[in-house]
Amino acid sequence: MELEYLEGLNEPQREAVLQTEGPLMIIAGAGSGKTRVLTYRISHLINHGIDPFAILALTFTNKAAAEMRQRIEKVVGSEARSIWMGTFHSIFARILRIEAHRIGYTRDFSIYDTEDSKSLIRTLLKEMNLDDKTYRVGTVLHRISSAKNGLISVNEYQRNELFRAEDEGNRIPEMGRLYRAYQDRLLKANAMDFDDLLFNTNVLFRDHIDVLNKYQQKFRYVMVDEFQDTNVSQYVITRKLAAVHQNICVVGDDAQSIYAFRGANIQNILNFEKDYPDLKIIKLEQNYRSTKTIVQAANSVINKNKAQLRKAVWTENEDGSLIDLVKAGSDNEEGVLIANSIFEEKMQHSLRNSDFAILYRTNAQSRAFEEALRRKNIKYRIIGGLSFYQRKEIKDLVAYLRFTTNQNDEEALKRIINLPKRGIGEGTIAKIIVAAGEAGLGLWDVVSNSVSFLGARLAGPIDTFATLIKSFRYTAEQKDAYETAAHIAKTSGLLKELHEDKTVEGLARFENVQALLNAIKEFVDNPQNEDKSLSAFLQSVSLLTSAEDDKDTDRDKVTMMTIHAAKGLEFKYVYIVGLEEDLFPSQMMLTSRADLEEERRLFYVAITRAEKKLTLSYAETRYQYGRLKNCEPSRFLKEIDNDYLRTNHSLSNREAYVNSFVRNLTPRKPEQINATIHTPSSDFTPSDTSRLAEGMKVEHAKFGFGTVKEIDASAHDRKARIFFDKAGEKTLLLSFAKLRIVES
DNA sequence: ATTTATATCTTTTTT
DNA sequence: AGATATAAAT
Repeated sequence: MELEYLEGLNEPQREAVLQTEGPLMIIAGAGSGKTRVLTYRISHLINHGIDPFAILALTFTNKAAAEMRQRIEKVVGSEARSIWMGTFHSIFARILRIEAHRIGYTRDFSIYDTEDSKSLIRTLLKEMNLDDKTYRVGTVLHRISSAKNGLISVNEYQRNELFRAEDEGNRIPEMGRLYRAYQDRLLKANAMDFDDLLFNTNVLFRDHIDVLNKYQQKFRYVMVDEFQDTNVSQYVITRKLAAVHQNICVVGDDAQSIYAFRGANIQNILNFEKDYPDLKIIKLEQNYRSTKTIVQAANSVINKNKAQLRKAVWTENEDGSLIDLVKAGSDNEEGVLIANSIFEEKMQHSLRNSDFAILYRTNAQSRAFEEALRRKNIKYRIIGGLSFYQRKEIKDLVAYLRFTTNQNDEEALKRIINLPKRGIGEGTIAKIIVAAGEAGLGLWDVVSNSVSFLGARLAGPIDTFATLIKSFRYTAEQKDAYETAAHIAKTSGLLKELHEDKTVEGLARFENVQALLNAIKEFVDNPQNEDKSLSAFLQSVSLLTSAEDDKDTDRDKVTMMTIHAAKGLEFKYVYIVGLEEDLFPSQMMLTSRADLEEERRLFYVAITRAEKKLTLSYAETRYQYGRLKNCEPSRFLKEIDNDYLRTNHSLSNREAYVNSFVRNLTPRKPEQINATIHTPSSDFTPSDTSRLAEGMKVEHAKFGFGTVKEIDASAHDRKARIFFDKAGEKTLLLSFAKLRIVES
């Protein structure tokens, strides 16, 4: 067994697997079989009698953890389930839940997501009378987040002259007070944000030596994947945990560090050598994934960066085909061209949809590709974007669940107290918060005794709400998570409200809530989950990014995602799209952080996802904020050695244009829709466009389908008006965005 | 308190 | 264009 899995490894790989004792750093180039090495290394430990419970493996995404666990299970069997493997956030949330009472929390603490955090900051700004235009919510949160990721406590922050000077320079001198107020409120709400999960773990280990000792003894082997993306807070935790046994293994690639914006610190790699003088370093430089062309093009890009550990990634693979460069007239045409290319390559080389990936810089870019692929009947899936758990209806129900387990959760309370409408307006909510603050009590104390705090007039509806929550709390004590959640969904009136909404969107929302309930049922039915309480479910759910299509049996789909989400994955054919200056590299990155090198590393990550063939594309025009904007090709395109490139001269076809140019659909009267058709170039006469638009079917969520009947092409300015049948009975309202062409 | 009209801002990546 | 905040109307 052992020989079997060592057989396929090259020398440094084998060494990395066998070197289980003492500090080890593996510098793993892209495609060098890193996951394989990690998998075998852990399997090797288990095969040699190490208790899986003594192994801690930290990754950056849930997906990476799940995949590795699966692969280990193939080698060692069901023992793999016992390994402590997961993201930093999920592992330490688990530990914090066990030890919460030590640091002033209860085990039912809530986890605030970014939306909750921002909402809290907004209320704080109001309460402290600070202008939200000078104190931008995003900036404030980012500032607090960086402090916590760098292990700077509130006290230190306020004491530190450097921060004070910086904040005064930025005209936000109250930052220190804000930070304090924010942390106070989180503690009062028995809630932690993402950064607190790490920060508070540090506090826990610092102030409670016995707890630290317990986990130091427990984890004999500590492993960190994607080490280049750890921040100070994460690094200190792992260093402390490994302090006794010194069996720490970190795996990373400085060339793939793409999370500096989140506090990741390449310094960690350099410090690592200082912290562990007898550190062993192994470099994996042979690439098994990609063709020579791709590997060399990637090298030529990354070598433009100054800050890097020199490392020579090479491959014995074949040369492979050249990199295609596609120029499109518009973002929509870019979608069509890529969809066509996928279609053709698929036919020519008899490939599967799942062999293809489209990678972009920002989530917003996915639209054009979705539309083009849908038209060609190519199945696709999108990773990331608005995840399932960020949707309004899901967050609403989750807020009910959160508040049922934790009555101090202020953000959850604000969300649900008047949902469905109970006649509790913003004014009333503000009064509740003020009353609680004055009495030095929690919100729930006020809500559950509303008469004595707010008088009988306001108390009526609040009382109803309080009684409802009390009954939910009782249910939660008696029943498991699923029964409780189903009961809450029904009794709160959430389901009823959604059920009455017969629009397309309303239907989808209703189904989403059902899907959440199903997910809770699965959680309860899973024998691996011992604790079936509502609060246990919430814990597991708050750290999920996306509701991964586990239930989606059809895996043969083209994958679309941001480059960040693509790290660690590989595909035969990869399309990197939107290679335009200011988009990729992102303008923000260049102006606010002046970090072109991180953008270039991002490009490097994208290129090295490809196994067989890479296609790059950019558009000359792109819709942004409703306007057509001219784009310049990205500087990155010029950085690729011409020897590896082949420009694709395929010209766009007219039909493709027009299909995607029906825009600005403006309802005037219920039976009439004003649609504006923009064309990108003066090649198109108004009659040209209108002829093509005729007969198209139009879909609007509020009133179903209609067919284009008549087109008034007399309008100037490359616009045409469209009239079509009214097909629904609801009053026509104004979500123009939902209007789209479904078929021509 | 709630709905509806109008104005303003957005401008990245993710646990 | 679309989301969100604010003002005005109900």
